[in-house]
Amino acid sequence: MLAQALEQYAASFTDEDVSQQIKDLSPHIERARDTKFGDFASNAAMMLTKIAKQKPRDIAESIIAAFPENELIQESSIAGPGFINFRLKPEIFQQELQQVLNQASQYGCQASKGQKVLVEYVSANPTGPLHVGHGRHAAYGASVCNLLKTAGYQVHGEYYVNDAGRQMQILATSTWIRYLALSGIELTFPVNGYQGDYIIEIARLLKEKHSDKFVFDSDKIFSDLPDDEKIVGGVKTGDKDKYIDALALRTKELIGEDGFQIVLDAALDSILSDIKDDLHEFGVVHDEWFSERRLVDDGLIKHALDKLEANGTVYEKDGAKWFKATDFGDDKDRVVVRENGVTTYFASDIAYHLYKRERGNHLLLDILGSDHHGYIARVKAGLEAMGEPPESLEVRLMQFAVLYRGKEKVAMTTRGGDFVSLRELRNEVGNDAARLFYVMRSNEQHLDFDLELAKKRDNENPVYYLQYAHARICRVFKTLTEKDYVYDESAGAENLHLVDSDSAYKLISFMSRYPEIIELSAANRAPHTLVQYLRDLSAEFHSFYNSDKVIVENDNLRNARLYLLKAVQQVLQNGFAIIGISAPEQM
RNA sequence: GCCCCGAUAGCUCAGCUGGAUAGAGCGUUUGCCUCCUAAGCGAAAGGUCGCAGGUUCGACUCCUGCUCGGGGCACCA
Repeated sequence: MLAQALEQYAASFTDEDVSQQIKDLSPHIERARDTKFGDFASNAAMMLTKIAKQKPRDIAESIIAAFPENELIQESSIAGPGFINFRLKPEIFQQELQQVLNQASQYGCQASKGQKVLVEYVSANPTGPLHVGHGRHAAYGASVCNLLKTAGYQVHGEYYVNDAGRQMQILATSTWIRYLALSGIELTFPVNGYQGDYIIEIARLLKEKHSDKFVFDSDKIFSDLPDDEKIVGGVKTGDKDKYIDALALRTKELIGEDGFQIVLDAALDSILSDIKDDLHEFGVVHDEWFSERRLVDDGLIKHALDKLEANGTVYEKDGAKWFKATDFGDDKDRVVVRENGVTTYFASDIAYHLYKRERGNHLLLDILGSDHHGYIARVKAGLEAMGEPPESLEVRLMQFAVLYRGKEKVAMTTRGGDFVSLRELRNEVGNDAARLFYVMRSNEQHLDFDLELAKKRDNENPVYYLQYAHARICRVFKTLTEKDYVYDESAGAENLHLVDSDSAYKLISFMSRYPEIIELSAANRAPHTLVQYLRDLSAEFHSFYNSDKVIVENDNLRNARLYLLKAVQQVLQNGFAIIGISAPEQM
């Protein structure tokens, strides 16, 4: 429409060059910033000032004059420096309202984009319970998955389980040491071991099941080991890494590979099932838990390395095999096979990402901690070297969540065992508040999570504002029944033209933006945009609620207003479902 | 040294990929319940958008250089 008007305007110039330039422009039509300007606005006139060498307001007038008659637009006007504002006919909004109720929970869903996206998120090492930092990943990842699904992508959420490698050795060793302590063996716990109480609990179960099967004298255990790290008078001695590795080796010698595996699996199974329960209770459900062991067992690492070698991107140096990452934009080359013949974590990583691609995913979306930013360049380099487009990997980095109790920073280290778990947080503030708090901020923003504040059950907590809007609507319908009225939906639909107050118009207009917000927020992987929208929608509703009484004598007006409330309720529910918070009927 | 993220109201943060008078919550001042839940609504005060240049009809937004904060730069995972 605007394009037609522009063409006519362009034709009014005798100079061919100028009119061609005008035709080439693609001006934006966007939502007006404020409803007092209209519903949509275009900056076309301002873009033309230079080419046409006229004042923007004059250009705007010419464009409007050239505007074709149509059934959508009520009126158009010029404002400010030269914006062309359009006001839609009210029927357009009434139709949108009917869309909401017809499509119900599907309202806002976009047509299939025919794209498969694999979203990997949380993927915390299974060496202990999830803490508040993981909670942010879980809430964000789950919301992004929901957003992408709604926006028409085929989404597969995945948790990568690091169940191979050194951390697992340390976990098994830590468990064994706790088991020994329960068996009356005197010892000091390794500095680099996992010190949390949950390990003691696992050790207790192990002891119940296997009794003294894995008990040995402390002489046998601790003789000839390197010194553990110690700080005496401010001077550090020993090496915690060497010590724990030696201790792990000793553990294997004594209890055997099989025994070691029993201990490891006991710890792993216990921790993993705890993590699964925790996430499940939090409403975060991964479609798949991908075990790192599969990369070895199914030959996926070998497959990836073969591909790299086949493309001539691997060389040997100092007895190790290196990938020429520098040829693909990384700042240094990366070891894939160590001098001792063991493949590196990086090798697993690219093998995993290659496998994700081979499963037919168009886009690999990784949600990682900001401390992982160094991996992006090298994994992309790996993908490219294996013949996959580097843009197929998109990484969203999550800035740290710092926990406060009032003004006091809470220390969080998995090793030390002094941390607040996700489960504790959920118990304190509730799932809804936790889910909302986590995604309220952009992922690129540091999150200060104040427990004291989040615990407060008053209006400082934004979750109540949103839920209250929903509960209020539910209450209206209850009151309606108490007053012996019956809601007539078709009467409501037919009389929507009666809902014409200023606040109703703003509410309806704002509500009709929902599909656009879904699209925008999915494109930016930004659930906080949706949260912001839901908050504003709630505000528009509360404002309407205060100015227009819904349950009135007039049947047609009452039904029409109820119709509007139904629609608002539906949009709130749809939005809440994406964020993962409940829609309570009363508060 | 190099790389990533941030800096916007007293506090915590948005700002829709360059547009109109830079917004919201909390806090402060204040008005509104004989009427569907006051966990609400209305009004007011509060700003050199970290600093300095540049591009543009137009910059919080893009570019360059600084300053300050957070994080990262392994034959660890």
